Amino acid sequence: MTEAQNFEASRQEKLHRLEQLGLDPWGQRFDGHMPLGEILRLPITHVEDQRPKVRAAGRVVARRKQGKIYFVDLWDWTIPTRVNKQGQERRALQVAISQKDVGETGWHIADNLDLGDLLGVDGSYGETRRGEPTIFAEKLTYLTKSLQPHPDKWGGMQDMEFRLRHRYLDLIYTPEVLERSLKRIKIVRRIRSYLEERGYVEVETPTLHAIAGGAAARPFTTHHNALDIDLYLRIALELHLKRLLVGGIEKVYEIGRVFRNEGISPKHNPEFTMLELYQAYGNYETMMELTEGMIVACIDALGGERILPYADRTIDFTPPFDRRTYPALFQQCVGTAIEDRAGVVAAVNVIGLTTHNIDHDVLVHKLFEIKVEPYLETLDRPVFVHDYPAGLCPLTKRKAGMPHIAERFELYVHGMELANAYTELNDPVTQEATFRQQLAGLPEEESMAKMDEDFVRALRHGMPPAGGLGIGIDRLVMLLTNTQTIRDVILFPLLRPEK
RNA sequence: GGAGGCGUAGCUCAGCGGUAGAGCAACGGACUUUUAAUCCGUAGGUCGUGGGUUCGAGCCCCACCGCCUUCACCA
Repeated sequence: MTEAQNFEASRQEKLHRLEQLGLDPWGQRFDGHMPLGEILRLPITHVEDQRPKVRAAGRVVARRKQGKIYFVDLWDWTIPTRVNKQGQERRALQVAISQKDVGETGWHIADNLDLGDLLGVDGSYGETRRGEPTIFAEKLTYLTKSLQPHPDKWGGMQDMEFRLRHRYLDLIYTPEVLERSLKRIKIVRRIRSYLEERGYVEVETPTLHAIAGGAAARPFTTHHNALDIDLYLRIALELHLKRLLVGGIEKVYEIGRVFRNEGISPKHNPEFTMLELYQAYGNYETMMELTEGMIVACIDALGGERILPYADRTIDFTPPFDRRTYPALFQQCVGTAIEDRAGVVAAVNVIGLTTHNIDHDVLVHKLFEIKVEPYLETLDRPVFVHDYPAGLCPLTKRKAGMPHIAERFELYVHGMELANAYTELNDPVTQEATFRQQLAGLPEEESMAKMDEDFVRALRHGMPPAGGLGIGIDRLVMLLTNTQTIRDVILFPLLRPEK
């Protein structure tokens, strides 16, 4: 008999014992239970018959027996981490099950409990002699049997693979996982309320695209059988949202999943959540103001400081964020002006990269990535980097009187690109030309210039001048919750299937 | 895709050429306010998979699988 069978046999046997007693090991509707976190906030009385009556439900995470009394630790998702009067950290509320109080059936239930079972309790709430908050059980209700042994109550779950493949256990036994997930929900909720307060409306656009446009990324491909056409999973939300601008929806956003068929890393999951929004008659300055306000609102919604820890440093999100132009940063870190063609080529050659047949703006950006981004990583405040080389931004309007500069910014925090915004290009003639002109030196999948005839046709009907913004929600959550890997802000990150 | 590291009981981990170990969990027993309860007893393993070296392999070598880290690509 193997170990697993042994565990299961023991639990199966208890299950059958419950059934023989006429008890349902899989539970029934159990109305009106109070969250354990709320029970813990009830006032304590030391007069036994004045204790408040409570009904509770939760997961059995520890069990101690002392003669004719069991102590069972109950967990639910509202339990805070607290320090008890013995100075110990606790993440559960204990239930005292005394043989004289719960009757024969209750005692049978207590005898057949396993760690991981779900238990309903009716009783009174008070303290033991040692001052530990306790539900003194009067009636027990079996809510669900766990047939599978749960992780060690003290060692917890250490193995990353085990945690990811058993996220449901990770939520229970690794406190930060639930905490971060709830923070993510708060952040997303605050983004929605912030935008709704300002008159933006949320829409849903297609995930299946005939042309994967709006970003530079390799798409996933799929196939529709009835139409017999290949389709792509979207890599961006942009082109549909802009069609909605043409349609008169002046302030529009979508928070949605996008899919990029690229490598996986602590900062990259194949599917991730993007916020994109567009505002008619705005520009990238409008977006800068909005971005700053929205991020600060999210931080405030988490209820803490505006100076947040991240890894071994801190980030000071106190507004206003710093603003630096791309050309100025380039000059500072590379020592050359971005227009200085000879200087840029020389600087690239020094690094040992080829410059042959590669567009000037692409070279500039290679230098930016190598020289400027490391500098940005050293900053402990968010910084808006704005006014990008036009060649990098085929969907962006040029700065007035400066045809080589695009009205675009990226918000860098610790070197991470958190937000990306533009004054959107609404000139269909320029747009079509940009689509047709493949940037020299870039493979097709790296170029944002993918021809979408239908999109150009939409522009020809007149898209208002507009500001547009994109924010990677996962990375925002990482920064605001001090999380170093994207897999810990996504409940179910992609894993290779077992076996 | 490249380079490193890791994979031993349900969980957390020791063991690194010579009889497979501990804590928690489990099973049997004692104990009516415990606090990682304690005490007595019991059981639990194809050491990721497959080859090889060796008198002898969790341990050394090779391949494969999975995860982690890092680089490349990208957000």
